[in-house]
Amino acid sequence: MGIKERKERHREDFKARILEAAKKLFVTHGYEATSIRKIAAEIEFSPTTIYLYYKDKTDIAYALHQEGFRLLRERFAVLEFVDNAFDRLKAMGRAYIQFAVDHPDFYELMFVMKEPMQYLQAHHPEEEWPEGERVFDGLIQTVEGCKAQGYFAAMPTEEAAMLSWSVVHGLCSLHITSHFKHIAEKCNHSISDPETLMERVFQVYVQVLERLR
Amino acid sequence: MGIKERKERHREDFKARILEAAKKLFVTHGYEATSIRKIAAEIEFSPTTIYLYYKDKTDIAYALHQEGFRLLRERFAVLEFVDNAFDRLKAMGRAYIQFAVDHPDFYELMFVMKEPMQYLQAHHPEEEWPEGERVFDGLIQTVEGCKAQGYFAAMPTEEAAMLSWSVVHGLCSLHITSHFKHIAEKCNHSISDPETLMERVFQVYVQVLERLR
DNA sequence: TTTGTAATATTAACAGTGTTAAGTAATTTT
DNA sequence: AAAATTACTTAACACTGTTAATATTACAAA
Repeated sequence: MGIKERKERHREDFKARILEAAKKLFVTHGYEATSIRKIAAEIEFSPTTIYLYYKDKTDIAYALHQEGFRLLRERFAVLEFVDNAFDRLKAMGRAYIQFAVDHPDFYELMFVMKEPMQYLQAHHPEEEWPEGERVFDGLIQTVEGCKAQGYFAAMPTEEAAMLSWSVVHGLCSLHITSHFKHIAEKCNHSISDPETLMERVFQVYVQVLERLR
Repeated sequence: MGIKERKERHREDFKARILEAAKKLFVTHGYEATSIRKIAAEIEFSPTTIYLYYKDKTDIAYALHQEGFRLLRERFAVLEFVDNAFDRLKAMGRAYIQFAVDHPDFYELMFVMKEPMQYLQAHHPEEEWPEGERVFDGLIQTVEGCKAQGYFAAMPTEEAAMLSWSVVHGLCSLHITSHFKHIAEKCNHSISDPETLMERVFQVYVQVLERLR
């Protein structure tokens, strides 16, 4: 019964082709502008064919969300070699911010938009967002390492990890929505662009943590 | 020539009526579900009539964004009477978080969605987001007060303010997108709901700042 | 009071969206 | 060869924001 397997493989190939087309449109024009019809046109199939492989548009959104997490984990991979936990925490923060700057559309899909998480909740209620947990576990371990070095003393690990996540996500989110741009222009040192401003704010966070030890 | 004034007043009344209908639909069904046609049906006018008073949908989005800032400033008003700057900073943070929890749709429109800021940039390029600046100025002053008390020592005021904003915005944003919910469930203390988790993370931030003095 | 004009509101339409039901063609199984 | 399954498409539904052309109304001047 190798036929069934071959068909299954073909099906997976087709899903990948659709996702590739979706990704191409998505990274160039954003999520909203990536319509089912345009994806279909890209792979030269009828729009309804998409629905034979993906349940609905949020299904595609979640697949792209997963793709985004693959990209993020790729960036985080090198951090394993940073032995000093606090250095690793700083590097993680900067890698996270840089990812958001380099791939704003992916970042939005992963951390700002509701669709992927809604899909997750609607169609896989038992699973608990594996992509997010994998990355968050890395952060937890790093924070634990920091605690061993004397940082975050007498503070709950998970809350400290979430604080660090909130800091960088807050920065990235406000940057992408161009809120920072509008605030930065008003500030005295209006020389600096939003990106270096983000870096400076992150530095302040690092400074704060350093004084904790 | 009081006629022109009366007409102008009527025009403003009508704009307010449209906005009221939009707000009603918006708070009950969210922004995406608030279509021009539904707003028109609500005030029993033709859909195209809306366009005589508002340029496009993002114009309405920005008007609601302003409405949201009025609500937020209302909540922040009482903070003026908190004399101790650090107490005020803590109260500001909690008021901000509570606002996001109580009015998630408004919060999204004000700090997550791109439409209002895009409208601002497209139609009023000279102005610099007055709503945001007013609130942010209050934060700046509070941070300056904290510095006088010894907090944020040797740290740039604006960056410290932005850090505090990023912390609470990160928390609110991750909460609204239900990212926290999915992470919280996995954590050991899965007893607590996302809201008390936010409070605990904010407490950690407060703790961190307290140790700085 | 009638008429002309300007303001205001409406209908119809365009170009698009996600999604589903029904139908067709090809392939595989009986 | 006939029947059944699979893969795909066409047509359609019910929406969306938005615009052009048209109708209605209100109001000032004759």
